[in-house]
Amino acid sequence: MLRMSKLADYGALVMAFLAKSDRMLNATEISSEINVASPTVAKLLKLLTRGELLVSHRGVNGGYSLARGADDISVADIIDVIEGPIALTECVSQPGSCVQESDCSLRENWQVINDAMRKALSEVSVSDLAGGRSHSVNLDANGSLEKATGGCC
Amino acid sequence: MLRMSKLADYGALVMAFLAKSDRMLNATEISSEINVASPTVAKLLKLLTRGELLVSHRGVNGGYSLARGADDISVADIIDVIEGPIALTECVSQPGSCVQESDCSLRENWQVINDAMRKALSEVSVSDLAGGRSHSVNLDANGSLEKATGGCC
DNA sequence: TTCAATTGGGACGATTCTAGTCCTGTTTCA
DNA sequence: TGAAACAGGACTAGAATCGTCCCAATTGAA
Repeated sequence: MLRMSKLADYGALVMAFLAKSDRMLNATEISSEINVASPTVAKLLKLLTRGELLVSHRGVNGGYSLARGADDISVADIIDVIEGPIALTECVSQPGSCVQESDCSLRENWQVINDAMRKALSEVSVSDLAGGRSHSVNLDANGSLEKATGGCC
Repeated sequence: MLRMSKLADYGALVMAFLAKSDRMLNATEISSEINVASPTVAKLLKLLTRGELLVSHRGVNGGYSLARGADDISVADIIDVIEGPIALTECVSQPGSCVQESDCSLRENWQVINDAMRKALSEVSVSDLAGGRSHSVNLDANGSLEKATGGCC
């Protein structure tokens, strides 16, 4: 179905929520706020921390906060960390795994499509998801991704 | 991993091969040419025919051929037929399925990302995959997908 | 008219992936 | 010192995918 995993979906939700709240939050708080089961959120937070998108603080009053500005974290970053590198086809991520071997005329084009997708995902930041920059992301007439000031939300 | 299914991958291979050969081919021939097991290819051909990307001819000397010009069939068409509509998140394809309900600030942005991905996939035709137009697909400096004459392959 | 070749459609099983849970260890601070 | 919170990994249940097989319907050639 060409769909992200739910984990990545929830991951975006977690990141957006942290961007909005702008203070350190622990796993329990985040879980109850975004309506996702607490062990699942805990798992996500660990992944996002290991991927250096979040920083964690142990101990009493510990929790998680964004590792850098919400503008500097893209949806592509989140997917990379949770699902691994974006790779539409196997041959893009694992050269040599395909029986078509050397003379596959498709592979180069898959790579291009892959790059275009990655670019689309890189254009949208956590800040956009959180709606924190008082604009929404729009697709202009040419199909390229642009930021439109004065959008909705 | 944000990956297409293998079936969709093989589907593109089948379509590209049919575009190259430019005559009617049966399932057995296609299977042996693209190195994919015959029952799998047969299944794919049925799907692609039902999706109106191929036309079939039964009986002796029957087979499959493209339903329309290779330029008029995009990678997005193939994915649509084999995997169903492209939907990065559940809320894009099934409104109302998400517990976040009404006030999800993310949904609108997912839709935009989804459209951008779909556009990237729509820009590449079966003809491009087959390399039949003596150019390859390139990504220009602005990230939009363009056809570059005089490319490789 | 008959028969072989070919597609059409659906059912089925094995494998793999995903989502979610739980347990134990480590760190921090009151 | 003890409670709160994160870190890491093992584990299970469920779902999706991949690939195969079977039989019916259709077509064209002998």
